Parts: sequence; structure tokens; C-alpha cells
Amino acid sequence: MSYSGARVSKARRQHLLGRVLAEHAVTSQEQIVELLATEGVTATQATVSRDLEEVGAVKVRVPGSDRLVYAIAELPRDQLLPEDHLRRVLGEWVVDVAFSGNIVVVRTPPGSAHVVASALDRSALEGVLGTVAGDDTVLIVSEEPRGGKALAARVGEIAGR
Amino acid sequence: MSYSGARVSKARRQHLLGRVLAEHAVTSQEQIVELLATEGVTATQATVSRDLEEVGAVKVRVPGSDRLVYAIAELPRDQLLPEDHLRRVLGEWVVDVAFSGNIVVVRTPPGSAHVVASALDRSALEGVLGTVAGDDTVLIVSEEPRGGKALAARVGEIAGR
DNA sequence: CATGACTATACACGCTGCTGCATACTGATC
DNA sequence: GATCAGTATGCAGCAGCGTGTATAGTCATG
Repeated sequence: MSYSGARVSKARRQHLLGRVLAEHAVTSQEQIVELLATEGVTATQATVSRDLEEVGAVKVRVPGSDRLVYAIAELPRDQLLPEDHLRRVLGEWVVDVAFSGNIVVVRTPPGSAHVVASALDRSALEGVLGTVAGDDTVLIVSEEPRGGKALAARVGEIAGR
Repeated sequence: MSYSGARVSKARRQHLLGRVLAEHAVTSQEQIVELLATEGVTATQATVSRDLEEVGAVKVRVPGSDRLVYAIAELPRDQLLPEDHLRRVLGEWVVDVAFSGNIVVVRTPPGSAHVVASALDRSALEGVLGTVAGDDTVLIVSEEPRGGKALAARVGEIAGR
């Protein structure tokens, strides 16, 4: 294994992948490999396959043609943050959990509240009305009048406490 | 090596460390180990030593006494985010950098803009007037009228591009 | 059903971060 | 200067992630 790569982060590669799909009508993963290469990013077909999956890309039929091109499915993504991803984010960044009434207060390291809130939002956690994030604090509003306790327990459990 | 630990994240342990220091007048790292243990977190003196350093704790003299107790130095921390930490954060989360006039536009994965902005703020990067973070975008305002270009280059360089 | 193009995946492996153990270092006290 | 309490750190090991290689699976076409 050369492992020449690791020069760019996975996040950046997947971002570029999105741009490539938006700008070119690609029909195969090998094409993506080449296009990424022209952007200075090296990756193999295997990696592209995994990226496509993670980014939520699908092959769609081009109207008026029988070609299948890759495209990123925008909306459904937001609902489908995988459980173990949420578990990783919370386990890593959640530092404390408390509650009062229907509000759960989640503490995080400074500046990290939005990452946690975003993960919670996208995970479609049961019984969550909404979230607000400050700098190091996330408020989760429960649907139930006194639902804070149960929700806090659930969050704490996911965070691995 | 037992390695029974790793049950709690480093972030959480350090958060607890802060609470412990605030609530108890501790004079030795061994005491901290014990206090953490009562909170259900196991760590050795070596780890506590490293945590204290990372958190920016110092030993201060108790007024009217000759005891030295640990305390967290609040303010200086914000100025002193180490260079390689910034490098890690940017390298991991910055996905694209652009500029116009005196504004640098940094793109990040969804929900991660605040982590990046927070790291930038705390790093006291040269020539930065301020930052604003949305969901996946950070705006950096340069001090110089046309400083965007240079600043973008600097940010890109730190991010490893 | 054979073939070929394309994609997904089992496997192995390197890298990095975190941690404990053992030990070197430091500073105070006598 | 010897001793001792307390702290920092070199070293090694482990875990998890990300990735490439090789290969198995899938699907369309003839």
C-alpha cells in the first residue's frame, strides 16, 4: 500500500465529490476518480464508492436518455444520520447532561455546541421538538411537558454515560 | 496494561476536572485522581498531569495560607490555542476557502462552522478583525481593505491545501 | 447462460491519538 | 547534600479510523 494519500481530509474530498457531481454528468466511479485527480485529490474507486454511499449519492436516469448519472440526494439525507454516527458525536463531545421540566441542557467543549445540535437535529431523535445551540451549550426542547428527564436519560445513554 | 478506561471521552474528563477544581481545594494530582474516581472516572496521575496542562491549570497560593491549590486560569486560555491544534481543526474541517475584498469565506461540513470559527477566534490569527459562523460557512473579516486574498492563502495553508 | 462493465466489500495495514507504567526531574525540608 | 512528596515525560501498547488491494457481487447484453 502506497498510502501516498491522506493529504486531504475526508470531508474535503467528499465536498469536492459533491461539486464534481454537480458540474459533470458522471456515469462511473472511475470517471470520478479521474475528475478528482484533476482537482489534485487522489483516491481509488473503492474510496469513491464509500464516499458516494456516505454522501447519499444515487444513480439517476437522465430525462430523455437512458444514461444513469450520479447525483446527490439532497433532502432525505437530513433525516438519515446513522445511529452510530450520532453515538460517536455525542460520546466525543457531550460533557454533561442536565434537565429541567421539558428542557434538556447539554454541555460541550467551547465552540462545539453546534456540532452536537446539528447531529441531534439530523438524527430525528424521538420526542425532540427542537434544539438551540450556543457556544458550549445545547438546549433540547422535549415534546412532552415533563419530558426532560426521559430525554436527558436517553441522550446520556447515547453519549455513553 | 489494563486499559480498562477509555470509557469516558477526554473532553468529559477534562470538564469534570474543571468542576473538581472549582469545588474542591486540591493540592495534589493524586487527590484529583481520587476525586475523579468518586465521579466514576478512572485516570492515573500521568493523565491528570497532562489534562492539567491542556486545560491551562496552574497552582496558586491560597491567600492567608501557604498551601498551593490547583485552579484554572480563565482568560489567558482564550488567547493561547496552540498552533498545531488550529492546524488539526482546520485540516479536518475546512473544505473550501474563497475570498472577496476583505472577506474570507470558509466552507465546512454541515453544522461544523462554529467549531472552525471558535478555533480561529481563539488562535489570535494575524490580521483578523472577527469571524461569523453559520451552519456550514465561516466568514472571516480581514483588518486590511483588500486583505482577503492574503488571509485566505494563510488559512488555506494552515488547513493544508 | 456466458461475458463484460461496473460496484461493493472482506481483508490487511498504516497512522494517529490516548493512556498507563515506570522513571526522571524538581523543589522543599531537614 | 540527602530525602521525600509531588510532577513531568519517555516509552510502549492499544484501539479506531481510513484507505488500498484484491475479489466477490450485480446487472445488462447478447
